[in-house]
Amino acid sequence: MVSRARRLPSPKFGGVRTGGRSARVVDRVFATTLQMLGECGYGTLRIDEVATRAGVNKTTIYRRWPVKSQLVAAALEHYLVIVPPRDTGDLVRDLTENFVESVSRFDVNVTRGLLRMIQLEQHDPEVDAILVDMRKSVLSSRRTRLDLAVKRGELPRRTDVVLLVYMLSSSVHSQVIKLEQAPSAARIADIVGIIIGGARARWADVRAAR
Amino acid sequence: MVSRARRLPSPKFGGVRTGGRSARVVDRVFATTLQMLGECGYGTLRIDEVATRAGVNKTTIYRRWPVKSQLVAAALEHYLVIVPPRDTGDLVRDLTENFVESVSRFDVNVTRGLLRMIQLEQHDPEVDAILVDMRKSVLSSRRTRLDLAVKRGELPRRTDVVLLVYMLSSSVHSQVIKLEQAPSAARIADIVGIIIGGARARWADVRAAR
DNA sequence: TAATAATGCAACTGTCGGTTGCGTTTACAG
DNA sequence: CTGTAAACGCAACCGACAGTTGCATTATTA
Repeated sequence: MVSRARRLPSPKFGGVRTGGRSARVVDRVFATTLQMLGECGYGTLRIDEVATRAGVNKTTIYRRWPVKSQLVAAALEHYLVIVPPRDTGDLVRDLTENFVESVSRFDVNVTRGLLRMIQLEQHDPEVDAILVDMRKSVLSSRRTRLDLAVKRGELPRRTDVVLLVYMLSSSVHSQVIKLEQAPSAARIADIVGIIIGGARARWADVRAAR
Repeated sequence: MVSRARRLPSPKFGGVRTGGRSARVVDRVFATTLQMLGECGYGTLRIDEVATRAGVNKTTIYRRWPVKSQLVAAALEHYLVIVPPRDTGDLVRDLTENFVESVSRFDVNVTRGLLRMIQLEQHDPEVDAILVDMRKSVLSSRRTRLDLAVKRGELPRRTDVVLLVYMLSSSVHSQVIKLEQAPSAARIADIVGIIIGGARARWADVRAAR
């Protein structure tokens, strides 16, 4: 799995080429990589096949990203944007919206692939670092929203916020992973509603807030 | 990945040997296989390494299980027992107990490995068939318990039982996958309590049951 | 304790991920 | 428009390793 290939020699005369064919190549390779990650995971991802499917010669890939982990890392970073939940004052609505958005950003298959990778997290140090980072960012952005809710009395003071974040994320993700299509907004609303409602009941403050 | 090896020639004179060394070999190989599945997944599982770690020659493994999927399938079937939740009349307690039991049956690392495999489900037709089967059995045994609860008025009539099963399982599993140690009984009780409580609130019958 | 099932060992092989050199295409500066 | 060199395609090549095979060795079981 270790590669000793030299990457593209740094241009000595003219400048780096970013447009036209090069841009097309990078785009198609990243897209294919992400898609295939969803299908077969990191370990069995074959550069050969990525190249073929992307309509590109494998040499090209090896020259740009000498090691598999670099390719995957680059592809991940190219796509991933973390959108924290809004704060409209309505916790359930904000979370629902956030999950709907995060689940519908890409094609379901791609989303599924990403979620699987994050869950799996047994690939390569470099790639894992990115995944862990992503995961942390997403979770903590949601956690922040929940903390706010607690502070405001939208959730009981004793609420185990971290647990809730796990429950919400994993429940929504299980729908993506197990079902054919992305879960509907209504379904996500059910999930969020159940968990938040359940939390309010379970940890209800002794003297009711508000 | 395709193998043309002949398995152990069926004994022509004496009988098959099941005890002593043979038994030890099978045990150790199965245990190692399960453990390594948890570490690196199906795709990158190397027979070589299973053999080494199990203190067995790789030839032995190849002769008994000519194809990787056979080895994995056998190891899985050797270990997996599905225990449906009891029915004591108290839904939350029964589910909690069932999850605690299912999560503490093996070493956490092994459990984690199994859960990952089930979630992933992109290995080999033969292996996947087993995993899907397992998953179905577990889910449907829990679903049955929930159906009973609905029938009995422990849950509202409109309850989306299937959704609940997914939420429960994925929430508990996320704890196993993400934390170092197996989740405590108290934590599992929290999860179950929140979800069941939330469901009761969300789908509450118009005229309160009972 | 003898017969033979099962394992160990070591050398071999075919496949495939990864590499290299060179000719061709094409982005981009002038 | 044109020339230059950056980026790509092609095809042959290499090395590692999963998977095999034959024979010697061990140890189950009748």
